[in-house]
Amino acid sequence: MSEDRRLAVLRAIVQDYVETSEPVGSKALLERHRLGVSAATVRNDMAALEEEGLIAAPHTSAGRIPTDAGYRFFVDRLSGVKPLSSAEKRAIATLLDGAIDLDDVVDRTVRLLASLTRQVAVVQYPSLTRSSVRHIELVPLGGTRLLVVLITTTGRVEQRILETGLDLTEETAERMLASLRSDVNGATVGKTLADAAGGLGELPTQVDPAARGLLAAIAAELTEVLVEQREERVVLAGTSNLIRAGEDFSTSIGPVLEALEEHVVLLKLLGTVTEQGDTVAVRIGAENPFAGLQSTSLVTTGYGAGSDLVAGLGVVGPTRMDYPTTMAAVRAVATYVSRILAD
Amino acid sequence: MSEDRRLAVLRAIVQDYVETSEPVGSKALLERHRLGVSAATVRNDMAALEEEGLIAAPHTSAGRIPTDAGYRFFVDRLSGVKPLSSAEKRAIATLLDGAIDLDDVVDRTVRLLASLTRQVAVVQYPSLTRSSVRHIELVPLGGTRLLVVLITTTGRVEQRILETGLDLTEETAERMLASLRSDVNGATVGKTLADAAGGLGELPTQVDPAARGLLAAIAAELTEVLVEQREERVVLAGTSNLIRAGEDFSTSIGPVLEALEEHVVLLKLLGTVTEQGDTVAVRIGAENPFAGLQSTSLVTTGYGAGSDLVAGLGVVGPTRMDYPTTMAAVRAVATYVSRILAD
DNA sequence: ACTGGCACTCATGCTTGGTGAGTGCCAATT
DNA sequence: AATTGGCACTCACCAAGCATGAGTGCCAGT
Repeated sequence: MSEDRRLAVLRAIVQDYVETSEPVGSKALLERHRLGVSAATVRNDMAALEEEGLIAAPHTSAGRIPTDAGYRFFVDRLSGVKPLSSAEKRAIATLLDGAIDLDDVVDRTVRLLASLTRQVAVVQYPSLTRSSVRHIELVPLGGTRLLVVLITTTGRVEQRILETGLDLTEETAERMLASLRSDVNGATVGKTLADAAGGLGELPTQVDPAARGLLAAIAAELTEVLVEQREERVVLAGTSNLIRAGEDFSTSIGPVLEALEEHVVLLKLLGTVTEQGDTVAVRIGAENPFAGLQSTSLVTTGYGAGSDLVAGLGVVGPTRMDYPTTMAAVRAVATYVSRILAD
Repeated sequence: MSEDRRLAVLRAIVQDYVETSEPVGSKALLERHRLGVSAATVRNDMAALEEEGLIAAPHTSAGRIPTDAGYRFFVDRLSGVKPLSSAEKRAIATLLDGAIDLDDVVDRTVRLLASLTRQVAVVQYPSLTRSSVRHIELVPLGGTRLLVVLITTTGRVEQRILETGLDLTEETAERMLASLRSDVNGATVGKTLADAAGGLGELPTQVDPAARGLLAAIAAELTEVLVEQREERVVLAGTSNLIRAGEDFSTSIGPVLEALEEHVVLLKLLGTVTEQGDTVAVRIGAENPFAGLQSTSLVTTGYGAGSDLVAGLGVVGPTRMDYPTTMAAVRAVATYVSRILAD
């Protein structure tokens, strides 16, 4: 029994099932692929593949469909890289080139990815953790409140309103703010956010004692923003594509939609991927740790300006998915948007 | 034939149909409502109501269901205000009180509204148009680029990066920026955004000629932000509630999901409502101008700090909806979130 | 190791007939 | 004139029965 042919059969099953969304039988396989053997032989191969847990039959005397393990094998060993058409490449380039600011880039990216893959696209805003401080601005708001604005190298702006308890309209307060402004910037600009938080922790002992209380409060507030990175956001598009693929989910699509609303979950999924280089990661079905997404597959990768990967992006769809095409699209979009972000 | 009883029948039909989601017949009606008449009489009334276009039968010999016009009549004339339970009120208050900044307020609000109504909630970020300028900050970004930060009275921060073409690290540039900073703020702070844009238009003639070109560029950029209000954002929650109500939509829920992704459309729908005071507006089925939403109903209202209404919020669900409860929830949430925003 | 043949399984789709909720209409009653 | 009981009729819904055919597993032959 030829090992090679058995894998060819697996590949053929995956391809046909993805295309037709119907269990594929031995005869149908022969019509669409030149395997050079008879139906009976294919049946033997199928029985072996089923034994190995790579395919399964929904019921007696129906065709076979790939299992999660089957898709995994296909993705790892059987699928080549499918290049994008040049029309698609051009569409990506022109669409993203028209973006006018960071929000727009993210918005266009997520819509592009959704329409390209015809699935649900997820794009994480460039994350704070790997970016660094470009500037920190302190703006008195009229009363006793102070607006702290943090600007990162990725162009992201975070703001925070701080109750100081001091009357900031007084002249002494203005002078104090001016010196604070330069001190804080001196201690943070250019550092990664984590380092900057550390740098702020050492500042209080070096400055005018009169401003110490205020500075401590600002430092605490900044540290919170820097370390907590609570502000991470994700954007979705193409949710309606779930409907089209509705019957592919073993369960209803309700739980899937619910899971997609839990942005924290999505962030976690996108977060792990940014740590492992620029490869495209695929999570298939039950490989996924989150209950609502166990009948879906995720195709994700990292993106960002320069060599630093600062965020993740990807799509989620049914396990019955055209992995080569989807992976190519995800990779291409990530590459282009990274280029755009690098200015 | 008693006009009053006929309307009582309509009310009963709406209530029963909303509860059971099944066409209601004359006999079933009698079992659940004390109308004091016989089934035959109810049938006559039903025939009359059908004649008037307020109810319809999905097919011969099934019960009746309300038409859009029937719901409209019910909302306008037959439904009392249903007060929230005190437990619900407390839940609203405690949840929203815990919010730490504007993003968090919006996020909590939309989730709250979704879980309260068990429908899709839509919350618009406080809009720029009706708020006014609190502060404008100019921050050089190291090279020739300048970051313009706009802070509004509603606590919103808008940023914009500007290519000046000048080397901003030079000392003369720094002085120029300082004077620009005070000029721009002097011309805009406290004004509504529209007025501020106008004020900026007049500035260029009053300042140091050397800075004129730069100021013009800044003014143009600001004007664009102020007037275009392109940045308006909406946030959704509870999309999975659409599934539960899936069969209520004449069409599939696909088009509905698509429409919900068109944030521009949602903004338009929320926008018109902010102009007509703090009443709760209801759009029923085909009353809605947008194709994808013609089998849904929208319940919306305005909210915002103080007497100015600065944004809209609401829910979208099937026309078969518990209007009194939903309207009460929308109104209550709007009231509370407005109170929170007023600080 | 592969192939052809064959009996068997079982989901799917169609038809059929029965059931019951619900209607419309009419003549009788108040 | 409004209301009511009665009655024939309609039609969606369900369950059962039946045919179909795709697909399988297995075995004996090459």
